Amino acid sequence: MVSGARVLASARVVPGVTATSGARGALVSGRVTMKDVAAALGVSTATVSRALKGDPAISIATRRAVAEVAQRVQYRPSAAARRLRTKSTSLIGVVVQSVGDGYIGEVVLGIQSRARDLGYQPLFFAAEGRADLESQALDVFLSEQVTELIAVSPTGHVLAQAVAEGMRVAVINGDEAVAASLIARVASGADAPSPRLGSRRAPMIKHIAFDDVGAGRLATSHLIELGHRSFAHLRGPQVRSSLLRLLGYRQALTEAGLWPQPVLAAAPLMANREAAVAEFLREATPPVAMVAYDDLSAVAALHAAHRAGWRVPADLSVVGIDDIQLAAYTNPGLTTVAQPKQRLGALAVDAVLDRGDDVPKVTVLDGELVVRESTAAPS
Amino acid sequence: MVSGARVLASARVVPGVTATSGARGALVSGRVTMKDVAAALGVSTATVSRALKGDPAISIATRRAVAEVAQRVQYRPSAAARRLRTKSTSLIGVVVQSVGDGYIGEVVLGIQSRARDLGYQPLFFAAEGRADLESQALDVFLSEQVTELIAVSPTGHVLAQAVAEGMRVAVINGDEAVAASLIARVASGADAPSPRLGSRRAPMIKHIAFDDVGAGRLATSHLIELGHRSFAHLRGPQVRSSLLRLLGYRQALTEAGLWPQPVLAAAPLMANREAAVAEFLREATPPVAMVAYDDLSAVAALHAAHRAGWRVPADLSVVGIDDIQLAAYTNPGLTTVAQPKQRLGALAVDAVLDRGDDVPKVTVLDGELVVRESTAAPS
DNA sequence: TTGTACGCGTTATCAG
DNA sequence: CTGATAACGCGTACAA
Repeated sequence: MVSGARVLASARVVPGVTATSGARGALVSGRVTMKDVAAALGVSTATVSRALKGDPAISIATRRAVAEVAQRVQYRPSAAARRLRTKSTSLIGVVVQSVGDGYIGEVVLGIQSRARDLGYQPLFFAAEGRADLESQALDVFLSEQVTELIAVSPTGHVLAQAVAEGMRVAVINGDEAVAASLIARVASGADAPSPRLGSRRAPMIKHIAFDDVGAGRLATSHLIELGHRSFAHLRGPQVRSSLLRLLGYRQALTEAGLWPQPVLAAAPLMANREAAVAEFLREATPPVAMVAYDDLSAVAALHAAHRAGWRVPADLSVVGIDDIQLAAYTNPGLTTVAQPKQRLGALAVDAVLDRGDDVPKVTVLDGELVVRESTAAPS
Repeated sequence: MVSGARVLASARVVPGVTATSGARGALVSGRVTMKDVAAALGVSTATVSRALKGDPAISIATRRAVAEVAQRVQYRPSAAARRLRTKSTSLIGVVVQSVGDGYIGEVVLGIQSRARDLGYQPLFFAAEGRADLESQALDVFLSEQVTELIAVSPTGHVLAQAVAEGMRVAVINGDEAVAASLIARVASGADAPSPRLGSRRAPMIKHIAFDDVGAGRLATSHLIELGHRSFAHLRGPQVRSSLLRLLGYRQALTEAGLWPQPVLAAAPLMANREAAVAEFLREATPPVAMVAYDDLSAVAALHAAHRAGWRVPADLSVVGIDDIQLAAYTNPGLTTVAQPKQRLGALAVDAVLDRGDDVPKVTVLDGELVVRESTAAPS
């Protein structure tokens, strides 16, 4: 059936065009304002203002009347005027590197929906990791009187600038303070970097972070429990999360008495990761259990295995971390540790809005193992 | 003498700022306003206002002095005040279904970056396809005095509401008017639906759309040129784009004298698509060339082929449409027709901002063939 | 229970 | 070339 359902435009009444009973013709050339509502009822704007926000000092009767008229004439309060008057915004500034990334998109969704529930409107800005754009974002936010800021994996100095401007800020998967805290939380490796919390001058910053160490452990443990004895880790770039996930890998193996095991280093480019895995496979003997830095790396491993004639999961088990959309569509489906992406966003909103202690606080969220087809017990 | 006085004055520090804090421009309580800048220079706020926007009626000397002080005291104009006064916003409302989707993320990126270049700030709202949220989005936009609206694949009646409110709107990959236009553009199939343009009452709507028919043709032509003679099309859900892509498939084959060829229908769920392909392969003989509705469908085909023991591209060539991120990571890499996602967004911004004819206009963007490893000449 | 009056920070108009 | 001044739409002391 080609023609499908065609929805006809439902008859709708355009406000202002139709004559309203007893009310002066409004919005001839402008918008409907409080004055119009007030005039229509023969009351003052003050009364309308109070009634609209449910002030108990206003009689229930007028409150209802006001509400009804406001509704009928499609009154929309001017955000600008209110903002100018009250000096408070219901806007939350959000800086991300790019929204094009599927991962950030999920986080952004979490932010949006939680913010909406709390009556706030997020103002997104994709800074593409460029310092100048980050500054520009801050300018925009400041002009808009935004006082709450959420930064997703910020790169530059936005944070410092933001707190200098007196903003309340929440950081998602942010900086070294978090890393330090995470490492401290694990609290085991004697060779772990000294956990000096960077709380020196970050008075109103809250951190929401994914437990990278835990994810590394979880991925590795899964493999260990499957019965594997021969491992490999495909490292990511020299960033926080990569380091921490490696740490988790090592810890799990150490606790199982299986350490040391190989760690494959590779440049960030996809081709390099694949090459690194290919090279490793050339001298390895199946079965091998591999923990990749992230899902993309895991996919590279999958490809390398395929080219090298290794079967997954028969010869090679692979675990990723993140659970990006792609993970569900690889062949075979990728076992991975999922990040609670939407929750990260939602919690950041809560953190940045929550008035209370302005002491830096770190919230760490656990990953969840998602078992698909890329892992199995060794033959 | 006047300028001398100004220079002297400009050497002074802004009173309000000095009083509260030291040399640092930290604004603890109360922001820096035009009045502060004016006071610091001993001029009126009107002058500052004019100077700041480069009014040639203001002497160059003053303009420079104002700019310098404004810069030094970190003056940021109040968007709210300006908006209240001028009644014009530099905001563009953007409704999408979800940002979590990688595809939309790219489009959004295009919007953001083009808007930024033009001095506009996009206000995103993810309506998740829910009618109530779409209305809410409109409420927010209206409260913010947003007059420009970009809707990405809108579902509900946002469009009608928006134009009823007098907004200028641009639609990306939108509705049936576009579909009709696209079909008209192709202008060949006698059995194509009658191209009645829905321009009945959409006075200020511009459309930006991907050429779905062309994409279908392009994908199919690629396979034809490779020398294939046995084809199959994996259909998508009953939506505009699916119909159009199918149309393109058919046209290309018809022109090559190869029509008819099989069309595989499947429910939207991934598992069903895979099943549909599996069933088809059971009775087909290699080599077969397949055009999938989109990249996700193509991946399903890849999986089905793998399970059925068909080799890609030796036994089965597969082409997708969209070029989502995933396409580059499948095994083998997916040949596909790429949508110019960022350009779609950028053009929508141009369309919605461009004052000129308010006649509905449709811009159609071509896809581009991206050849990877999933297609090859028949053995 | 409701009205009056003022000001938030800007820009536009009218003088000078 | 620049300065007063009014007004944008709203919230809120202060009155009534």
